[in-house]
Amino acid sequence: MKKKARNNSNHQTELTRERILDEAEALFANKGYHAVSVREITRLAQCNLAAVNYHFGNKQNLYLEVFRSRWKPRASRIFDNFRKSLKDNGQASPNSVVESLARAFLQGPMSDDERMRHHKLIFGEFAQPTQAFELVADQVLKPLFTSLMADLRAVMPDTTGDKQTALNAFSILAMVLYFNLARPLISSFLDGHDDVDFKDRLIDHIVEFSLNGIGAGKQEVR
Amino acid sequence: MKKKARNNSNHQTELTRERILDEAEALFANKGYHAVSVREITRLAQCNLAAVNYHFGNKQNLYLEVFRSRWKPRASRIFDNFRKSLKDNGQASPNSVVESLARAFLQGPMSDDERMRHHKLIFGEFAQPTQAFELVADQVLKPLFTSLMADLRAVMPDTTGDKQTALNAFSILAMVLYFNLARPLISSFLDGHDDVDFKDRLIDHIVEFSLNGIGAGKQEVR
DNA sequence: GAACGTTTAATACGAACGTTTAAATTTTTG
DNA sequence: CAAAAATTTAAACGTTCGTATTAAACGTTC
Repeated sequence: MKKKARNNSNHQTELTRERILDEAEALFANKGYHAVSVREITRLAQCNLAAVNYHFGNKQNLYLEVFRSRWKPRASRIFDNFRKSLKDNGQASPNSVVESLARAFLQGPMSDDERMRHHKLIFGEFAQPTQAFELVADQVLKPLFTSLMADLRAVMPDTTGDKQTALNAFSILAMVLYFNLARPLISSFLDGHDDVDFKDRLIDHIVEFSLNGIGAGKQEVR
Repeated sequence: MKKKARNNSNHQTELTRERILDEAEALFANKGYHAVSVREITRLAQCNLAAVNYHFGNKQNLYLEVFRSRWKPRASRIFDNFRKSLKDNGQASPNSVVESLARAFLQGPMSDDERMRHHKLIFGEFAQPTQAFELVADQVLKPLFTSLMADLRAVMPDTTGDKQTALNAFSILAMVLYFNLARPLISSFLDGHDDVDFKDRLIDHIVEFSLNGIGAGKQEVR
């Protein structure tokens, strides 16, 4: 790999790099790291086989770069939406915390394709962790978890212990992450049509179930 | 692949087949299908490279056989434990349904290693489905889901709609499946020691959270 | 114990893999 | 516009993969 210039604005070059990242992310998400070949990526990205090694050094580093420059920024956007929605919601309550989180994860400005890619990538790391898991855990999961715990502590009765709060936070995250991945499966188990209404119904359910779960239920949802 | 004899009881032969299945399951669970080579399997199983093709035809079919002859029977055992515990528990209640399910999935006669293998395999199929997913969905997930829904219908107020019951069933399964896989992560996020007490605490939490979640909470757990 | 079917073993094959190389091309820079 | 730098290209490298082949070893049965 040669040294890289940073003082230009070569459009074609940037486009090649970006195209590779786009195709690589989709393929890695849908088929997993080892099931995807460099040749497959470069064919779909319409560039030369050697482009991956030129721009990213090797395949493993391309995979990591997908997480660094695609996955993590998207996770940050989700996190920001969560915090913004929480702030906009006026006074904090268990309801606003949980609903903001659920909507940030399941709605938001992302397309369904992008959201599915996002969650398939992280679930792949859950099932078989690689070096990328460190990055995800340290830079995304831990801050999100910490933030969620602090929010819960602020809106839940003071009698709730720290461990209890942590378990509640994990459970809410479990619901949100799981339903994101399993949504197609669930809708096929039910009746089949997976439309906007169904997603709304799902969010309402996650919020209600989680609120009840942490013992803050019987509030009117919506 | 030659024809197979079924009229003898060649011990060594059976052992080779079983050893291959054992090593294959562990490797597939921990590294994923494509990250495991036939050579790696046969090396750990201490048999010849050609043994996989002799006994199973090819690698793909070995993977399926792991699900058929290892994963599915174990899933059936879990399911049976659930039903047995439910029956032994006397009169049915939301509490007994949820607690039986959680204990069947997180406790039971399996070792932690075996349980982790079991859940890693299924999570791999969730993230990147293969032919094995059909088998799992049709023969295990659907019956389990149907059974759980029927149990919930029997113990929940009649005003609960079918869709609501289905969503509740999915949520309880989400909790159980997720916490099984994420337990090491969770315990590392908390304080580190992942002992028997921690598992008990986890089960109690899952039961309480889920019971509250479906709106049957505020009963004494345990 | 010879014939037989079954299992193991050693080896080879072609294909596909990730990566490298070096020349050709394009873009940037002075 | 020419020199330099950055990028693309085509071709090949050595390795490893899944699988096939063929013969040897084993156990059973008559």
